[in-house]
Amino acid sequence: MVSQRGLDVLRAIVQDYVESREPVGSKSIVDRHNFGVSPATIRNEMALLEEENLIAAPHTSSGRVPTDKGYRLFVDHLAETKSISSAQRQAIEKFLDESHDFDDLLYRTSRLLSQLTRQVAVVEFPSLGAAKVKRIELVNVGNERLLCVLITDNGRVDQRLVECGRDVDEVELAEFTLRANGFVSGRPLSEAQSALNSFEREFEPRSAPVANSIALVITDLVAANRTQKLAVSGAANLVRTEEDFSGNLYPVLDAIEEQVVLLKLMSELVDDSSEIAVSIGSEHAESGLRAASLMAGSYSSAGENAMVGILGPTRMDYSANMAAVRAVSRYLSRLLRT
Amino acid sequence: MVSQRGLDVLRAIVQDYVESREPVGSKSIVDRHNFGVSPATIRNEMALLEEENLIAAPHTSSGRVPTDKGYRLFVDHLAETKSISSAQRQAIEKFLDESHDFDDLLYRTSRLLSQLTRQVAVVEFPSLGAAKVKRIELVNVGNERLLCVLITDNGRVDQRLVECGRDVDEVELAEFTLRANGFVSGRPLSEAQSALNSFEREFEPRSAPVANSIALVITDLVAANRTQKLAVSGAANLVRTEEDFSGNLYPVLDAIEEQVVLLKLMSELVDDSSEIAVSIGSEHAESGLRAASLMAGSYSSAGENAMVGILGPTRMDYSANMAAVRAVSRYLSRLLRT
DNA sequence: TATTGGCACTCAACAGTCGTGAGTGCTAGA
DNA sequence: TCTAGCACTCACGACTGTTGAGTGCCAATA
Repeated sequence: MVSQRGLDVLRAIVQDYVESREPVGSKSIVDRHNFGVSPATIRNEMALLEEENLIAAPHTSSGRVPTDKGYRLFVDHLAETKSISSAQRQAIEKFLDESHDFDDLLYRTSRLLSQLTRQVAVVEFPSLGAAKVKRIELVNVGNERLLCVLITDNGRVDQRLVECGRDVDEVELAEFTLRANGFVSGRPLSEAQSALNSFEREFEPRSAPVANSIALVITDLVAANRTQKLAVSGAANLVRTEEDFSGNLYPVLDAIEEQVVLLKLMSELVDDSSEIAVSIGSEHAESGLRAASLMAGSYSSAGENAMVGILGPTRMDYSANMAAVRAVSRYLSRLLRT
Repeated sequence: MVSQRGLDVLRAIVQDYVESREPVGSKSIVDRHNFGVSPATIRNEMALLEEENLIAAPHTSSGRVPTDKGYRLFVDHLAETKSISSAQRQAIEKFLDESHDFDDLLYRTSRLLSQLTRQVAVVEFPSLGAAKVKRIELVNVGNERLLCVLITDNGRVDQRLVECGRDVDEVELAEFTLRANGFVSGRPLSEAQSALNSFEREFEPRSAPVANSIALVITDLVAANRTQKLAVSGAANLVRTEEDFSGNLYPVLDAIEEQVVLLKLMSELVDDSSEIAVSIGSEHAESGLRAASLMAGSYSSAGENAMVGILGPTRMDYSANMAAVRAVSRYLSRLLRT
């Protein structure tokens, strides 16, 4: 069993190691924190911690380094709950308030968070899984093309061009619009596709091909809206911490570009809502991200939850970063509540 | 003066160095290329090349490495014009044909090019500088919000929400739409902003605030359309060639994220149209990109030209990459011609 | 005159050697 | 239960000698 003092030692080790990137020895702990005991006593505690697999020694006679399990204990029970500085708070407010467009807001959030934490920031766009189609708008843009606009009830808007192969007049367009809305308005995105199955058949032969094109585009729009999307910033920060990834950034940069992996990891994060979830190194299955931790909080927009977080080396300042992620996700939720 | 054989030696040095990443010595040149002369003769040629600043020796007794000037000569006169393999050609066609959406097409192009060249790929979105406003559409989306859609005459469509502060009825909406189009339809984007100056004054007091919001959003949309945008892929490839950047990827990753720098460099590329332009290391002013080369060709979409290219270490396979960039930019133009 | 073989020279890279010091585990005594 | 002391370990840096790829120069040669 690890004593209270043992936990204090672990906390000291994590803090010092994160700061210095060097294995922490018993003497330096005594020097930097006032435990009021000698290095030898600390060594005894460290031996216990090592038995519990909370710390490890890179080689026989060196200081100790926290294991992933050690970081986990630290994050769950030992990290002091910091809050961000007022300068940081102001920066958040100033930077995010300047945005008016939803997408822009999320990109800004991502950039902001990467600057605050000096890590890679990841902002998930809200899933529209449960959203409903509010309306379909069709607009004639000439050159045998229609613009099809999909509006969902949580305020997201997306559009795509339909190639008709011939010009469509006002009357016909109104007809298409009316019927398309009849088919999908009010339905959740997840049902839109099947609802459109018989759309084409509603029309006379002359109109059917165009109707078919329209149905395809709507299906496509819906599908595009249901796939998850990420805003990622601060990849350059990885270089700064390259050594923490034992010089091999490839899998991390790859994960950032692929996004699928990140989305999967985010979705697997224990979401005890309103709190910041952390996945540390070997806790996630992706072998390429063994040296990385993912930290995220959730924000909500129009009833949908999504995550905002950071990706960095396991050797990161969890306290400060949790404060930043928490502050940003809360502020984001607040902004989106209006 | 450098003789023909001297140029052949330079070509050999560039080829071998690109392949092996190691300074090239006189003996290995004789071994790998059949010049029919002895190493000593090659050494004499190399001394001349060094005098002309085309190659340099990292240290006194080592092989030679091409200088930026050497690469330049190679690119301009010595590189054989390769063409891509038929497998690659098929990959291009298959991958790009699957796309239907314009934005998606450019993102795909970027991913494709980064895979073909194993470098960072950069695709510029076409500038809308000379484009004209075709039409403004306003759509009521409820919750005191309007959707403002901007359609340009080259087929690009963009939209943004307008917060009105109150609900707007059909009649009023039609009025806004009509007048807004009166102000900006047919005008180039560059003039739209000033044209809207007196928009608000056209309306009675009750409508003026909403009109103002609409004018602001249109201005904003126009501005967003005029700023350049990039699709970038393959940042992970940088890691593979990290040593070529003497281990310092930071400025390169930063340039990729900032995009402004990249846009500037692209715009400065000598554009002898229809050909592939290359900017090598110290040729561009950005000090952080001294070890990088930028290579790009142009493609055209609806009358606008934009660039598609790659960013990589100066030590890259110029022949093969030029072939890939050329093939992709041509195919892209062809796809967009329809 | 261009080419070549020979030769002395340079220097990065590698492998050994060794001293130093930070850190450990263990034990006996307070 | 804590601590002082001690023997032990081992990464790291400084230093050394060796090796080999590569050079520049020069005199001989075709």
